[in-house]
Amino acid sequence: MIDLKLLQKEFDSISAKLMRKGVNAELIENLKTKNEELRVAKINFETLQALQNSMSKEFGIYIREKRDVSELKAKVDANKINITEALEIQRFKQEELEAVAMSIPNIPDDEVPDGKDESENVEIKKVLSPREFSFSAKEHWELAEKNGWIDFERGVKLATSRFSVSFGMGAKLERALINFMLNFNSKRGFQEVSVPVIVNRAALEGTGQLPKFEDDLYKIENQELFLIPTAEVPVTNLYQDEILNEAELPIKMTAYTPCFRKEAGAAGRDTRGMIRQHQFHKVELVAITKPDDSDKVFDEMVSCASDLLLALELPHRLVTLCCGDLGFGAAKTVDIEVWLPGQNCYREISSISNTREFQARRAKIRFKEIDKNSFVHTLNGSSLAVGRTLVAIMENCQNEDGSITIPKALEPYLNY
RNA sequence: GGACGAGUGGGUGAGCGGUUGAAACCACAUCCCUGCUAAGGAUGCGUAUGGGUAACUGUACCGAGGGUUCAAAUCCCUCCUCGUCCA
Repeated sequence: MIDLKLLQKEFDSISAKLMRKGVNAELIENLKTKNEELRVAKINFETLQALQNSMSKEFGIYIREKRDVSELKAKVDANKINITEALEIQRFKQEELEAVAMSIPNIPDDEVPDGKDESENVEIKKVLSPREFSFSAKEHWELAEKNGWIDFERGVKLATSRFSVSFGMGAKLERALINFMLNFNSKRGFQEVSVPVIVNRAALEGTGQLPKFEDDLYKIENQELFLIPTAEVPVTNLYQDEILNEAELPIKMTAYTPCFRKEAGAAGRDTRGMIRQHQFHKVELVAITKPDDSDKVFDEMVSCASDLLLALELPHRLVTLCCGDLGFGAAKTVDIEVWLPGQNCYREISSISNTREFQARRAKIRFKEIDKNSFVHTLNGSSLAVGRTLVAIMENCQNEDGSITIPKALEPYLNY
């Protein structure tokens, strides 16, 4: 949720920033109007209510003094009719405003480059050079099947398309990767947490997936419960509606969860292999910080994910997302793209975002300063998508005969 | 699944339908006193939002949502959560 006060005060500059993200001007203007209308309705209601309250107090005094209340009652009754009406108007305006406000994305940071889609993202740097192959590199699905690691057909049999099953070393590698990543993150100061993978509506509204993106979520029938699309949702919402002590911050957490996405609108994209699945494993980083610290922690998170790939000896690059490619809640995002020699391109494997106050405002996560309470900043980032990491290992570490040399960093996790 | 009971401010926990936004205690903050492996005293201290340069002040909130009433933390209904007992 964006700061409506700020929008009101600095309308031109805020709306200019939102328009960089593709929000249309009408919608922003509408938001401003709705906000003003609500204010007027509130003042009207509160004035009437104040009158009512004071008359009610008088009522008490009258009764104690055994005076006649019939005249006062008539006045109070008359006012009550006005109040009921004023309240109704206020409620209506409130709902109208919320509907608009909740659908407005976060304001991008000033240094986020202009651009309409991913083609205009800006590369920051490359880490490790792609290896030279003396043979033509195969794509991961071919390698996965050849090694018996992943069975795509049986996944479909059990559920539907875009589900897969891992066997043997494939399954072990997934588990090894999860443990490797969690340990790595712990050493970097991120506390491990284990959270529910089913959450309620409030949690999803807090992090911004709802109300706008309900179509992307798996919903549990007849209940207001959803499968999480990312651990960001439960982990960030751990502190929903809390006022934290300044001394507790920053809170840095890491969690492994399966993630569930309908991938609505992704028909035809990445249909082969395990790049885009309905269910996938992911290790997530989440941080809750004071506003002044969020840039520093953001950099830590980017390094953490990048160093993880470095430890696995996987070539990758860091990319700053342009305004048009920025997610709904993000003020700034750095993607990490891993090199896939089979596909001959870089593919997203991690995405680290600073949402600044956006989620904190929605989820009401605040911290106590000496004389006031302020919203925290929340950050999240994948570290990493496990399936895609496995894909990257297969494609980068393949040998001519189709076998795969497992990165040394994972050996301690496979010796059993 | 059924029967009770409970849900109050950062925590514990009072609270007759009207001067209760809410006692008390703890924690916390500032100050005072004292000076030694302590303690004592004073004051302040919920959240959100509106108005006002400010002092200050309006409104809402006692699990959530409705209702009764001139007036609800307090009465009624529904739901949620947590206990205890029964199946």
